[in-house]
Amino acid sequence: MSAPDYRPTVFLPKTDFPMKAGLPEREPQILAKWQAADLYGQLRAARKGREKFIFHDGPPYANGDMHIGHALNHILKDAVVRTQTLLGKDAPYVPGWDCHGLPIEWKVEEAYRAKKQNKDEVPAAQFRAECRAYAQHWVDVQASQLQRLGINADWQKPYLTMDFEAEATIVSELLKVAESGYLYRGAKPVMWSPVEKTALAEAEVEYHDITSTQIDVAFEIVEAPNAPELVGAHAVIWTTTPWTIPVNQGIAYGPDVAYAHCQLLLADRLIADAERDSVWGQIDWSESGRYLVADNHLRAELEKRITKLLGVTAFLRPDGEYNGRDLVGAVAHHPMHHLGGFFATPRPFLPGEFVTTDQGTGLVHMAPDHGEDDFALCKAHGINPVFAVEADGRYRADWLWLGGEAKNVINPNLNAPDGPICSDLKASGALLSAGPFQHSYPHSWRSKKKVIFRCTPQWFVPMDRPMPWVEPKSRAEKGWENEGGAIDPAEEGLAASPTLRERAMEEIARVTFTPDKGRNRIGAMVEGRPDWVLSRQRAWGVPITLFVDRKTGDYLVDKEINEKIVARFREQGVDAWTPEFARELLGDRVDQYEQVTDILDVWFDSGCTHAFVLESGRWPELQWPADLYLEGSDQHRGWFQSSLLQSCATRGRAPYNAILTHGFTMDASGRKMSKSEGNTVNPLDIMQTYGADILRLWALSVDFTEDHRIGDEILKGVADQYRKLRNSFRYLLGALDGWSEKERLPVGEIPALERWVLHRLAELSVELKAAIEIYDFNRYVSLILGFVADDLSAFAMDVRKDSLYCDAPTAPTRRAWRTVLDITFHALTRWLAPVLVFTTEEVWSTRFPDAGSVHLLDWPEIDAGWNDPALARQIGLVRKLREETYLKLEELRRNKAIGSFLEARVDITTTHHDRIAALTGLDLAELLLVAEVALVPGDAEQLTVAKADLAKCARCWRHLPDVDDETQLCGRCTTVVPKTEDA
RNA sequence: GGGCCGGUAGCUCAGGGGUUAGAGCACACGCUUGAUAAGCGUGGGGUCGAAGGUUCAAAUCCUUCUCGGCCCA
Repeated sequence: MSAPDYRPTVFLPKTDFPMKAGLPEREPQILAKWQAADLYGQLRAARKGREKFIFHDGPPYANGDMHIGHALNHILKDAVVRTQTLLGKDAPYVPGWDCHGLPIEWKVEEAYRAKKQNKDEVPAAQFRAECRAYAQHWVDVQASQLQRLGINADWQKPYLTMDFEAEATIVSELLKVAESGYLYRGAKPVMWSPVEKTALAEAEVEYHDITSTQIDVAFEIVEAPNAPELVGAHAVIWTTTPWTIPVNQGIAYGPDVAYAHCQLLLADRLIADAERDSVWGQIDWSESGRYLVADNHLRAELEKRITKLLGVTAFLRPDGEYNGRDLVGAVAHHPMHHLGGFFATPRPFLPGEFVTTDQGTGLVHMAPDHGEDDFALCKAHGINPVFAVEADGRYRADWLWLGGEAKNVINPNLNAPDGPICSDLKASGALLSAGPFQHSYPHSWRSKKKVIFRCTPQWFVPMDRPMPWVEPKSRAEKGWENEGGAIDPAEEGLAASPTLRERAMEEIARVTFTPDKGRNRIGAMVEGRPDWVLSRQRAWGVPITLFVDRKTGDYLVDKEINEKIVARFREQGVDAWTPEFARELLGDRVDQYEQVTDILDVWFDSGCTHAFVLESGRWPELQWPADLYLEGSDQHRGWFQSSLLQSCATRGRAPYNAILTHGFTMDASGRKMSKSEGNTVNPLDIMQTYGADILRLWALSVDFTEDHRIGDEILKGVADQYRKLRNSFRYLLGALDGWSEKERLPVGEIPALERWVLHRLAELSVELKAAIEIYDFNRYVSLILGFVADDLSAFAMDVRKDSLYCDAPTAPTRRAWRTVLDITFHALTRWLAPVLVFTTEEVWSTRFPDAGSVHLLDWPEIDAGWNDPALARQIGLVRKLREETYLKLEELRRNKAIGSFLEARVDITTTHHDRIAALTGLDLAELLLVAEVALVPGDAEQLTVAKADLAKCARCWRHLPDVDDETQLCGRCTTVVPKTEDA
């Protein structure tokens, strides 16, 4: 007899919420709704007066489309702000952009080149206007792309470093530093084009293979405290820039390099290598001086070069081994020593870690004017640049050697073996070799001519000068008070004014770093970094608004004038800095001062955003300092540091209390993305094919504190996770169809399984808050995912399908489950709102079309009292029993004895009588989704399964003893069906 | 070349001296056909980057190497 069709009497989930997400189409609609309703504004109003969480957005560079790094970075920022907001705090998000600087300048110039225009013929103000327009264009593009990502921020009023107000603030911050006397004008070797007479950035330089003249030059050793026998010998240096010899000021050695003292022997003729040993005795060798050179293959190469120059075979006969340390305190003479003056001063030997022995002689000539290593090493030993080479690449007219020489130092003839330098060196007996040498050398991209390193005046912030205007910290503040020994008042006094480096290091110790290794990284950098070079010789940026006294070299400190400068910048921006303005400010004194025309390092711009954005009052919802800065780990050298240094120099502390960093996104195989490799992943494409919520779920699922990957397989996996969440929401919506508050049951009246779900929610609530606390979004997401997949979908929802589908709508059992589903719904929509910003809104508005945005809601109300460890243990036992049972049932199923587990009977005998007691009162058949379970005490562990000998209810499909033969309904369903038909 | 950091299943991640290394997803097989382009179950899958060392015991601590990353040179 065929069963009646009871399907219409079953209460199946009902919802319009589609299984298929269609995010690429749906998301923009939701976004439009938010924009129309001013969700960000609503949120500010809703959270007004609450505890604040001040996040300060680091400015991306306004150049180009959003890439995967931007996407990750902003999703994380958005997640931080949204989770803090969810916790009830007032967490504003003011986005910003970095707008000045060379890359933009470069792009605008590129456009000029395309039109065959010369940048130098365009008025500076016009050029800057074009840079400004270019930056604004990309600000607008990126703003719309970031909004599409679902970033909830103050898009109506972002901050731009090129806002006149911002430019005024940057100037004001610079002048603050200047007024405390904490700027100095020093020098530093920069790439310099003698043709264009300008400094160049790395991006403006290209490398070409050229042939230079390589020379070996002998410097006579005149003092050697650790090895007196070296006096009279000659240190040999090798260089490919002969023109730097007239500016030599020392010799670097490697502290751990082995050197050989050699007697130079010259044969009476040229001997082929092959026959050298056989004819050795027949050669008439003459001694020709003693030389010091690295004791390895470099010695043989030097022999060859000398041989080549002299035309007779040279042999360097080793006669004593030395270590770099033997050269401590040694001094040599410059080959042009006899010229007197600059050339008469002794050339010291200096220990250089950079000295290598793979090329040259193991001894390096030092011209601090023309090399970075040279400059740093000499500076450390008190040797300063001499500025012998002028901007046009010629030696100063008053230079003792080659002064007034008409040729440019990049002129091959000047450097040639028969040129003036080599000739003079030869005449003084110092030239050991001179020949061609091929290598790659930097050239100006514009003129294609060689560039040189040349010291030019630059503005610096000193790292190690005391800052008297910054309060020293007491021992107590430093946390030293309990670290042994009594406090020595004298020591307190000595510690008076901290240096910028010291204060920055103290702040690094104080600030919270997530992950903590960030502290290590920025600490190592700040500890070892040189003074901060503030100046750039460019056009698109904030000028260094200083006047330098032409006589004393001091810069003018005049508060009144400075205030006028800042006020003018507020009106006109960077274009205010003109000679006319200088005259207006200085009046008759204008000729007494040089108006500085350098611009500021853009890192100083961004280092001031804390002042402009947090402190200025332009965004009254913000305040100084920030609770959090969040950027990629590359910003340890960038924004984190420039902000730290700027703020320590002006305010004596960091502008942030915590730093959160993320790693970089690699391709699917863990390699860095690059356009040339063609392995880039475009977030705009992902949003187009998967949707922003998928991209967000990806960003919040990976371990962002490390480098992490993205690729098709990974995104497919993320999309699968998304589908699980979406379907669970769909099921919740369907299960709660027609829910009314009258249905709600008090928590005290609901069954164990329902109370267990509440217990899990209570547990989760605590765990999720802990994850938010440490910004562990990966944990946050996987906790929710685990709950949804394992606890709800695979267990509770599966078990309660029967009640939901088949109980009478008025039945307390069904009402209890729906009560818990309602609570779960509210918890999950809120918890996932910071992650799946679009989907949760869609879910929320499906159930509550008129309730406003899900993103305005607070953390779900979850009673900590729901936490019930005893219940958790009890349900834990059930689930363990379930697992053991299903192992056996699967065998039964494989044998085709049963299909559905609902057909099965389970008999358990156990010696653990306490377990039986613990499970008393639970309907195990219901929880195991089988027909019947018998659990009895015994003297052995046994679990047997079999097909149950019970009839199947045609409505609820359970196998039960009370199924009516005629209607094929169980007792419960019998009571439900007529009621349904009545209704 | 230097500073800092990482490498656990096909994928995303737990575990940070102590049973037989786990979870979710993917995959295979099966059940269900009342979440159905869904749901449930079972299963296979790992030299914990490699090699040494410390220890009664190492994915975990140490050293070296290797691959990869960020920042410098």
